Amino acid sequence: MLQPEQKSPDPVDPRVEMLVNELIGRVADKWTLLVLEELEEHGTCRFTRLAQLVPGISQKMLTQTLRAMERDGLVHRTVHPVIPPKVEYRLTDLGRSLGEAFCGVWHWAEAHLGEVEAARAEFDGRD
Amino acid sequence: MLQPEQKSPDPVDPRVEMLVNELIGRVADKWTLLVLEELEEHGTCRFTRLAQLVPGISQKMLTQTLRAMERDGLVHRTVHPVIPPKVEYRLTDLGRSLGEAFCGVWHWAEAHLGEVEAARAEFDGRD
DNA sequence: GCATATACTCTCCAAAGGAAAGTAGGCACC
DNA sequence: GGTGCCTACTTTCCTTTGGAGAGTATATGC
Repeated sequence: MLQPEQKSPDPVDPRVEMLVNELIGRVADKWTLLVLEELEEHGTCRFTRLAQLVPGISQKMLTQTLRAMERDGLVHRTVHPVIPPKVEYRLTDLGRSLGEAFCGVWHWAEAHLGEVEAARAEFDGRD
Repeated sequence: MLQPEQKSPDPVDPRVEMLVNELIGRVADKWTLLVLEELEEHGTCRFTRLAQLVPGISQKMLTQTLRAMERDGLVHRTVHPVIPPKVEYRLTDLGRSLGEAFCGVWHWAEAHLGEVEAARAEFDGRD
């Protein structure tokens, strides 16, 4: 404890902190993030298009992820009662704000990709 | 295609995009994020302390997460050759920069927690 | 010589995730 | 009028991942 009061700028309610952690755990999901990116980039999309856009997602996980995102208020689901079925997904304002929040992470990934690869090479090269 | 050129500000190499996606998938992991937060907040930590700090992580996942983060160059692992063993973990500059990138996500979670809960209640209330 | 303290590691079992086939139902085609 | 297509799932089966808890190594204090 060299610098005891170094970091406690805002004494947050531990109950809130727990809920935030839980929410982070829910939202910091590989597929959620990837779906979010594609919806942000391409706007309104249908199910099959999303399945093509997101690299290796299975139909099951796409359905599951979209449902969870809908439940959390991140995407809006529009069902057109036609045959064959037509369902459109688009980000809500909340979803778009999350996308913006994750923006820094994408920039980080782009910017530090080389460093991560170098670190991996170095790590794997150790005997 | 109402606005064809609406969003393609930087024509990124698709190969880079793939690698970024892969990196995002690796880093956007519940435990990675939570461990990152604790290391950011508490500085250098030992294994057991981290296990206490991160809500419900198992020893196996903590080991696995720390190893992966070390491999990616996010944390530095210092082994003190004493008995009983003493191993310290701290963020590297790279890890700290990732923490800052995720900062926006935490703020988002804190700020929009209520909205997400409301959305869930509304969703669950539908018949 | 026996418990202790620490950072794992191993084993076993449950849960999550992927692949592929199945479902519903109006419509075009033969 | 029967067949198959189209789309958004759903179901089934099997593999992989993750969690709980016990085991491991070993110098030190009692």
